[in-house]
Amino acid sequence: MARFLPPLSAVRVFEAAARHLNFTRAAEELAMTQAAVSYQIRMIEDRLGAPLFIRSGRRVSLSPAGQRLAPQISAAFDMLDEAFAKVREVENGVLTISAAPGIAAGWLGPRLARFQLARPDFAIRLLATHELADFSRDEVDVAIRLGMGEWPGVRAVEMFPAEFTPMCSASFLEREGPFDDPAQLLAVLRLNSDDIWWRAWFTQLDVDFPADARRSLHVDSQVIEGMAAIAGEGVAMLTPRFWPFEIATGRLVQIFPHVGRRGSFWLACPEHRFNSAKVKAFREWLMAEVAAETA
Amino acid sequence: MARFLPPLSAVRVFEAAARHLNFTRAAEELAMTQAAVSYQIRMIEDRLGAPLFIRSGRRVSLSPAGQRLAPQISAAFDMLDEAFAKVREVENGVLTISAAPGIAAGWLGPRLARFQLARPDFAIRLLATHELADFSRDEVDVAIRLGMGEWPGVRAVEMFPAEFTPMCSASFLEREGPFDDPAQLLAVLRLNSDDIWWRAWFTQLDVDFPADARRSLHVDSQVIEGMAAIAGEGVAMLTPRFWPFEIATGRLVQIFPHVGRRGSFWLACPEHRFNSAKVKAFREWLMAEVAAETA
DNA sequence: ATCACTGATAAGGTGAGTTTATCAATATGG
DNA sequence: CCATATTGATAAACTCACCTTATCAGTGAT
Repeated sequence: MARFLPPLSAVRVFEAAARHLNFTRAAEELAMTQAAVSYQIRMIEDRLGAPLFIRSGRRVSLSPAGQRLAPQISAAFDMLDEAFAKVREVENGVLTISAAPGIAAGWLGPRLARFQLARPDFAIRLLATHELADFSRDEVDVAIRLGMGEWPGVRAVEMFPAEFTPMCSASFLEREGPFDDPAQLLAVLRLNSDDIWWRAWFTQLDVDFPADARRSLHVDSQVIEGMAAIAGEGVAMLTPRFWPFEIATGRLVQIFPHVGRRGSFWLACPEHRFNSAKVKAFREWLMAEVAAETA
Repeated sequence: MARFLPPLSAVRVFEAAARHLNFTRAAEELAMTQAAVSYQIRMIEDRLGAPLFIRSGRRVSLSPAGQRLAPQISAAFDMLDEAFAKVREVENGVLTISAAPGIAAGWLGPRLARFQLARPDFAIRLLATHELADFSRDEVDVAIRLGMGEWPGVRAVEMFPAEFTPMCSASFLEREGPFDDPAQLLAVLRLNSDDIWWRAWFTQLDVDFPADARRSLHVDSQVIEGMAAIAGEGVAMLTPRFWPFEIATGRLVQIFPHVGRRGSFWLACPEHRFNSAKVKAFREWLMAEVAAETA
């Protein structure tokens, strides 16, 4: 499959010169001097062993060989152009965000529309997946991740601490409560009972948390968990920040004042893409949102 | 129509690397080092702001962007390849010869089949036109021209002198002859009577050639002229070398021993194409034919 | 555990491709 | 018809993009 092509720089020059039928204007388009165009055309003509242009006085026209060559060359360059334009469009015009369903549904989603309004030049693709996005394999520009902010090859900006506290529906509280002592929760139906947040929360309150804690409904996202809690299915360990509407309307009730903290939510992106236009735009908007919420 | 493309050398390297999915082998194909491939790939990735390959261990695969790019890039390069291959084929595989109809029909045509047998790799296109071929405008590789061998930008090799002598059919000679004195021909029907060869022939024999010589059949090629002479229409000024069969069989008779000479036939080609493979091959074969005929 | 093979990286050299300057030829306009 | 502007060709000199060499590090196979 080895190709036998003249120097591509010369081909590019020929293509432009054939379009303009004027070396000087071709030189302008290519941002070089007329002498360079002349040199490159001569180069490719020598290589092919045939003139591509007919010089008659101060006018150039295409030789038969040039006439046959030019349209195909131009078409090929159009293809290249189109291919790169498409990639650039996807790379720079589509912002792909990866986030866990919890923050995606409870926090990011409601705000994203505003970003879209502010920056209509970006198309937004939000991937709400449980797995951590693989920046190199998936086409993900930024991800919201939970952790300590240290991932190899990744640059992360802290958004807010990861907070969590047990919540349930008002009806559940009425039926099973009241709860005065955190340890009481060990006896009721806890959703996702083996979640690390449960262990952290109890530990932070010095409550002994048995390894064989009572099994319960086990779901893979805070969204489902919250929905179940709202339905009165049990107590869920939720991030209040993600359920503002449900808390305000009383559909979710915080049972104890203690809010657990463990790590933070980070806006993460590949090191090398930290300052790309779309990532920067999104980051700046996002951090402004965070600041506005905190204020 | 200004195009926005990454450096084409980098694009070429990417195309090869994407085909091989192996930088080292791509480097081999492109006759450069693996380091250079690595450099160019990095170049184009930086330019696009997105990785095109996923490096996992010692294996590379295409990123989503690379996957979208590679087929189109390859297709574009195929087009370029094809375009140049076609031109090269025409330039190097088709030998276009321009010659006046006289020598084309009487001398070159009968021999050309032998050249074709000797060099089946060339396709031959013979243009029998009266006008001198324009090397730069027409796609003519070589021309057989009559003259002194001096044309600007043209390199010419002498084939044989241009010889001419009055000829007619045996029946015409019987009917109108016999002719003892060249001046007698002034009175009979001469074909192409104002041809420069008639004037030259008479002048060389010290016969006064009146400017208002008798008009006669006027055709634009020695072939038609000869056919008319064979048909007994009159006396034609022909090149014996071009009518060997007709002379051998008596269909054409040379009337006087004097053979006029004026200039030569030359094998001419554009200066810069003198040593191109096909021109060289044709020239060498042609001159061998000339030598064989003369011997 | 070792070897072979991959791609990345740093340092340094060089020639292809550029610019600048100038010329010759030819349209253009008064 | 001459003056001027514009075109492409050419020569000489420069320079930086690209290459090579050398080395490292990670990975897979034996």
